[in-house]
Amino acid sequence: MFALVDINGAFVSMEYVFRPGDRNKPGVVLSNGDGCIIAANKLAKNLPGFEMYSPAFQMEEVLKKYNVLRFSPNFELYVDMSRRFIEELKCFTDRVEMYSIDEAFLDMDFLNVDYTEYGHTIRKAILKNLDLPVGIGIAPTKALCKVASKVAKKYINVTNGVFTIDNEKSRIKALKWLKIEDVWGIGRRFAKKLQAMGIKNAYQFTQLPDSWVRSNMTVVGLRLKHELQGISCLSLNEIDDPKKEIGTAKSFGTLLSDYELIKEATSSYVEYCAGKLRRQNSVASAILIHLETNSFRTQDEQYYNRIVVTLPVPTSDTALLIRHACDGLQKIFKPGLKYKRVGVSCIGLFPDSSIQGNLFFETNPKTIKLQKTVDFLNMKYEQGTIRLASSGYNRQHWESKAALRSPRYTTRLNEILNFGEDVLALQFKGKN
DNA sequence: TCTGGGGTCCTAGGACCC
DNA sequence: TCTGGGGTCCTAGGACCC
Repeated sequence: MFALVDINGAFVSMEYVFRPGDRNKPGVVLSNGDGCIIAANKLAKNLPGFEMYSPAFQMEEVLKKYNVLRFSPNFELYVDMSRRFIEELKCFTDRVEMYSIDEAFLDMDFLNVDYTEYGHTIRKAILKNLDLPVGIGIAPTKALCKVASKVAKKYINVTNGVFTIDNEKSRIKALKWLKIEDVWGIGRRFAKKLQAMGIKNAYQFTQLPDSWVRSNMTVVGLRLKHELQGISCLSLNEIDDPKKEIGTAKSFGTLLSDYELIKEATSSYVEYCAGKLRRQNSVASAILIHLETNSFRTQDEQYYNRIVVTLPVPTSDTALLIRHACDGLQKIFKPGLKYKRVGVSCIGLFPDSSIQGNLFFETNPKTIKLQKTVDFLNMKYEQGTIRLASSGYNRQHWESKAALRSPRYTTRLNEILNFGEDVLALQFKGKN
């Protein structure tokens, strides 16, 4: 048996931990540049006319009318809260898979407990210790956990946030209830295709012949079908595997035509990715750069291009990566256009312990030492304390604004929760 | 005016080997 | 006129996830 534990309205719930006075207000977290709604609490989701993932400007009326609280994304906070969430879960079983920033699978086998009851215990503990509401789905396969978790949330008054599928009757009932487009692993494309065939719910999907599923939806689809039938195909993955690619691509604050500014952004993204690369002890054998205009502005000339630059030798050295990334950028940059976004991605990653050398290119051991020193200083002080000049001094001209970002309460000493009304409210609730 | 970002996995088809 | 058979590796593109 597995359990899926996921945080309800995760990012908003995490924001509200530090704003207990606003607990009963609808709230949303916006994407980078305050563009789209990427998270909402239940109060917001239930508002008439509210649509998740829509651009904020289209929701302006609804957000204003109901005084919805808005937040710019604060990933530093979410990542730290997520870490605490996982730590908390490890108190209940040592077999935990962090599936995403707000979800984890637990192995419930070998636990001599009543599953549902245990689920409630976990739920209460997370609420008490982290102030985060979670839903829990328990079932013999991961895909069925996802189903159970949907039931748990939808019928919260009955389930109290925990639902278990442990017999054929509950499995079939739940699958018949779940719409095909809401099945984990069925995306927009296949949902449409299946609906056109008359497949409306998850149960009908499980009645399709294996051969059809295999040839139309690959082994991924077939695995899903079996999982929904109660045959476990996906095991618990406890090991935090190193990433196979590390990239970043962010929209600019305004549309840019100036090559130097785009180069500065590119350079700074590479610097960020290279840091992540080194932290997981990987090197990249190539770097991918892509550049694009704003496809929503149909009146503008559109352009999209990408280039893969192979490095002379696999590396995680910021300076080397930046140099090659900028070479690539130069090749795909077309003057006179209004650019929306540049992205870089380190690809072809493998452990830095097994670098294949290049007969014609020698790595200077000093650069490794230099890089380590830079990393150390940035860790000790603040990210960006030491950086390459090519990452520049004009951030304000390309970086998107995050005016509504809350303090990074748990990771920055100078942004720690202030002794103001919020704290008084916390004390009033008997917390400290 | 304003429309996110960071990932993974699978497959077909091309290029190549002996 | 007739032109093998058995493989591997790589990559772009499609599909999905949160």
